[in-house]
Amino acid sequence: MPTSDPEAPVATDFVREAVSEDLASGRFDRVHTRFPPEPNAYLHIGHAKAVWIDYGVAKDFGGRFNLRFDDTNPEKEDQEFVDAIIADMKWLLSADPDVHRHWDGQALFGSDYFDRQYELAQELIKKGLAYVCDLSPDEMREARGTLTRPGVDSPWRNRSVEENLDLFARMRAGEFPDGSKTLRAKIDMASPNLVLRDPVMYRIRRAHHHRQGDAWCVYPTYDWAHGLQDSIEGITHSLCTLEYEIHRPLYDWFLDQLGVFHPRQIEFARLNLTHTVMSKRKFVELVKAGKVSGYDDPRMPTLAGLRRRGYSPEAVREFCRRVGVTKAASVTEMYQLEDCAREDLNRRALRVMAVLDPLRVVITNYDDVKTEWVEAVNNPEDPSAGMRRVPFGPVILIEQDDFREEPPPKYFRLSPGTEVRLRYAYLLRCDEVVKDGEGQVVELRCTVDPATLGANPPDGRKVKATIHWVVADQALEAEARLFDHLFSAPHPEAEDSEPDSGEPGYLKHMNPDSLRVVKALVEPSVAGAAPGSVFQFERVGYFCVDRDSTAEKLVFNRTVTLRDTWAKIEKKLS
RNA sequence: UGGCGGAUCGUCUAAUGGUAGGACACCGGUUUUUGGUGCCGUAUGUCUAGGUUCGAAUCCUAGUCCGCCAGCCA
Repeated sequence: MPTSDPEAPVATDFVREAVSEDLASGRFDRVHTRFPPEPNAYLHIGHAKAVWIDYGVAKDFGGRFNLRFDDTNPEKEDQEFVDAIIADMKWLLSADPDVHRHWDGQALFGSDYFDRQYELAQELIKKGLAYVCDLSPDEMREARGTLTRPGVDSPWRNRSVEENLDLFARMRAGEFPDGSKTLRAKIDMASPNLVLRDPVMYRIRRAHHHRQGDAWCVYPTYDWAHGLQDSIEGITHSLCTLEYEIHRPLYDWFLDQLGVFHPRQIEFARLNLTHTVMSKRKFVELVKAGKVSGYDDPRMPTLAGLRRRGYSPEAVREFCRRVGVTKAASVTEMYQLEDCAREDLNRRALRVMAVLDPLRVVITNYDDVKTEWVEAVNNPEDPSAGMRRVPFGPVILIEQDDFREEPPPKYFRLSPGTEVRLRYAYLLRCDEVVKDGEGQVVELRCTVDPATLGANPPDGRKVKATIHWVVADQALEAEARLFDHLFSAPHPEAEDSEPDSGEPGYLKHMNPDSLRVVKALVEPSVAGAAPGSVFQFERVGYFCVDRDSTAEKLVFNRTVTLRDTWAKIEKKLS
């Protein structure tokens, strides 16, 4: 069995089963897949699923993989997207160390086959299987019929081969205005499958193409172009999402009539995620309305957004593995994705201490000129990450939430008269609470037990909580961007259009707290961390350094919080 | 009311006529100088109704519900 890694169990899903059968039956003697994005938008997590199916099948069967841009509509496409998609693809597939065995890292372009395609269109005309049609868009829609009513033949359907050849050549030569004529396949206007009711193959559009420039004024439609692109590249398995299922008869028809190499199209269900939206159109609306800062806003489900949020390509790959491959329409819970981030970051993130909501603690029995350094573990999951030293001193900052003047039941942290462990340092007892004029707690006066530095107390007493801290005079001031779900409703798209106002209905479900910007006080060891570096702020969450960081001020994005058992307990109590 | 496709724990999925299993979420326990991680455990599911069979999630029949299709978008 030609698997790239014989040790790995071959994943079983209906696509891979079909591919196995094709190899066993001799229908194909190799496997070659492709991912065919249109360069008109940024890639999102749904595309990542498709890429990992397309690429993953090629990899599992020891085959090849192409990235091919489906660039047949110059009015929507742009070089900006080509560049962004290539960058995203390289990032995504870098999760496979063997990627070079299956993908050469290059991009192909459907538009490079325009000449060959034009010739094949002429072949179809010569066979009497395509004709030039003068119907306007409105007339064509009317003649197409409906779901329950058959269409009627175009009055131009029976032009002679010679006339069609001549007209088609003149269409290409630019003799007719935009939209005035089309080349259509002659199939069946009464077909119950609307896709087969004489579909348009070419339309006239004088638009500047991002690669072809102004060389063409006729552009092929998806159905006519896609199968041919696959065929020309020797693709064996053309994997796509379910909405193309009804196009498969047309995909097959073109290839059969032409008698060219015939790939097999197989369709799978696209990815949907709760608490977000997943369409180009909605991305554009969110960006244009200023609801997010751009396509790489860390709250967006784009690959650029996920990357900036702190997701590694490995975490995205694991997510795609977990959601599987089926034909059932589904909506995956966002928690699935978040768990993949936690699992990945737990393994790789360096631990540091940072306080997001500080409360000043003065240690009254600690020599106020003394700074000592305590030893801290960089990553308990990875001993090779080593140790570091963290400064400790007489005035520290702890998290407001780690102190309660009146502790609720089961609260193990600091309160008047109780004792907690300061991570990597001493046991700390709260002796006195200092308040301002409004009664707000502004400072704690505490004492440490000198016998407990990195050791349990000699008398054997236990504390139930360990809290994090930073030294007041050496902490780095940073910005922390705390992200949450973009939408508070799990299924914002369920309520799409708002009849009364012009605003799309799903916007009503946006989470007003999807971004909170706070000041963070971080231990000095993170000074100079490069953008993209990932950390766990102990007991708080996973953070990565944003590209907005400067030498003067670090900016952190919260990728995901840590699981918070106490928050659950407290929620139940209230 | 045309055609195509789909339906298994709350969610995503496995089981291809032979013990309905896993992951996430949830709940409980345990370990822990992160209320993190790890480990253990509880609970929850075959759309419905018939049929075939020693035995059905799986095969058959009828129904129900869901998704997609009427761009010169992809």
